[in-house]
Amino acid sequence: MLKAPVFPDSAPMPPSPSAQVISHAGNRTGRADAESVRCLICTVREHNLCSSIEDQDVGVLAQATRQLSLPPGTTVIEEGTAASAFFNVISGTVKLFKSLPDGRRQITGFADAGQFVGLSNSRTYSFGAETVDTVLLCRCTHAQIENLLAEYPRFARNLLTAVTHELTDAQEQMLLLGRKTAREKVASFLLDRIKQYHRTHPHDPDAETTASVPMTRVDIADYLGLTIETVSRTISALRRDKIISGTENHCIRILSIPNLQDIAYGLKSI
Amino acid sequence: MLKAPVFPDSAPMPPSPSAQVISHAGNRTGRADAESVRCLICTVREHNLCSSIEDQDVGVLAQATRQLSLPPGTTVIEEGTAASAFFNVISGTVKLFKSLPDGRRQITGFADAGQFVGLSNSRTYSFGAETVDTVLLCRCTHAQIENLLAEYPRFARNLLTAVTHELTDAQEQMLLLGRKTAREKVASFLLDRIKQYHRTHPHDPDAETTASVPMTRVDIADYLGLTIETVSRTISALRRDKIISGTENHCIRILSIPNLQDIAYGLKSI
DNA sequence: CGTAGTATTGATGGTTATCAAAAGCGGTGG
DNA sequence: CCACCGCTTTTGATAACCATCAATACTACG
Repeated sequence: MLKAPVFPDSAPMPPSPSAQVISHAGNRTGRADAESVRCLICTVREHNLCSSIEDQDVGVLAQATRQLSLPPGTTVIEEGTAASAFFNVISGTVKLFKSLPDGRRQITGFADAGQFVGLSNSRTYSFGAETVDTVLLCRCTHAQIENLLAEYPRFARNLLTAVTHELTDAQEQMLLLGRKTAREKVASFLLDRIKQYHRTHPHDPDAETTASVPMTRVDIADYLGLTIETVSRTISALRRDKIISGTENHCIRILSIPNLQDIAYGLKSI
Repeated sequence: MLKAPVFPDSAPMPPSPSAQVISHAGNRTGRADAESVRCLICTVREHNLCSSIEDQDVGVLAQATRQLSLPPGTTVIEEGTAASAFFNVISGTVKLFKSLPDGRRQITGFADAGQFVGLSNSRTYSFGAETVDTVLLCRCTHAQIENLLAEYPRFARNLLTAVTHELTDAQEQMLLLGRKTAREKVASFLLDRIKQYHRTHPHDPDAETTASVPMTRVDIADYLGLTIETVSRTISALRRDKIISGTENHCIRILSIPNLQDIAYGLKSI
């Protein structure tokens, strides 16, 4: 595992206090200044929260956020530290996790391009976040989020939808963790990765049968509530059974999606 | 398990369409009509979403909702059916769950007094809900929720906070399901039940050491990702180890909260 | 008081964890 | 270029925890 420098909370921020950023008159004119362009050309804006803010107001967004590129294995959020920032993933994958005092770890989800990270009700983060690969993200303080929520009802509505979606995913993952076998867990995981690849590569003709797995076996194991050995053995077994193929560890080809679905939902004992 | 009649979606509702209910002038006067009183005297309003609506507007709430009392084992939401309603638990406990085709079930949470149930992004519910004991709840259509969201920014803000809280709980539960031992799971569950009892019985002098467990062993097992036998054995073991006491199955007395906490977080091997 | 559901306890087995070692992979530098 | 090193992954042997199967005890309720 890479040595993980803590994400500097003192990273360069817009000079003016957040409350003023939001009401900054210069950003309501629709003038496409250097900052605004960043949001206007953003590859994920139409798919994420930022779509709640119209093109004309995008300067507000650009001034409220700060874009960052982080190498693999970088700590974005350290579990238990003061909760002050919110992140939008532009590209790459971030893992979210919770730990026990003795080091056991549960990855609660992976945030891919278009998803957000860092909402918190309490004063501190109840979870950690770390980059899986090279990640481009937008950073925004909680104070600025509060301003956007107060100012743009659509933003509040979309954030609610996004969090509700996260909750639905979490419930599905609880079913997996509590009631599925190792084989069913791995099959479910691969199906999720296919869906994710399809979302982020809609024009790839192989998108239907490709799963992008940028994370290591350790991460997969911590996500599925298994050990790395069991994950490895199960993937090998799926390969033997001609359900998946490909010798590459981080790109898996699916030979039979229906079979994989049957396994994931316990419909096939084999 | 009780035969579970499906909750009738054709239950008596306010006569007027929801959109009109919200803008119904008569409810903005502050006049405490019969309906409004129900919300004004509600025992959980100050602790839940409804606190977002001021006393003067409470008639809006009263007309938008319908109160119901349901016996134990009643289906409130059937997994996979059209998502149309939202529920607020006034008293009692509701269990939320997801199932696999072969009947394996994972309870994703228990909604106690003050909590809500039934938010959904998709056209159908991705989960089921069933009463654990006798439950009093307020029912409200999704359309009416949308109206409240649009009309009362504080309602939207509070709902976001509530869903974020649910998500935090879900992440904690994923850690439990994926990485804790049976003993740690049961200890964590009992601590949660103590907290819940404390919230709903703040004036009981024994609240610090009492856990109310209205659900059966089957429900506990399906919540913790165990079998009923393991739950039963583990509770017996905690009793033998003088960490809990009481022969009653649905009311457990805690002898040592610090010990229980150590067990729950893996700090104590014994 | 009898019955059905619920909970406890015991015996045994299976799935997955743990321990261990070897093989593969990627980067660095001689 | 290839040898070397650290890291990741795979594969094997064994063990532990929890599930399964089975029987008994308990509780609630008509």
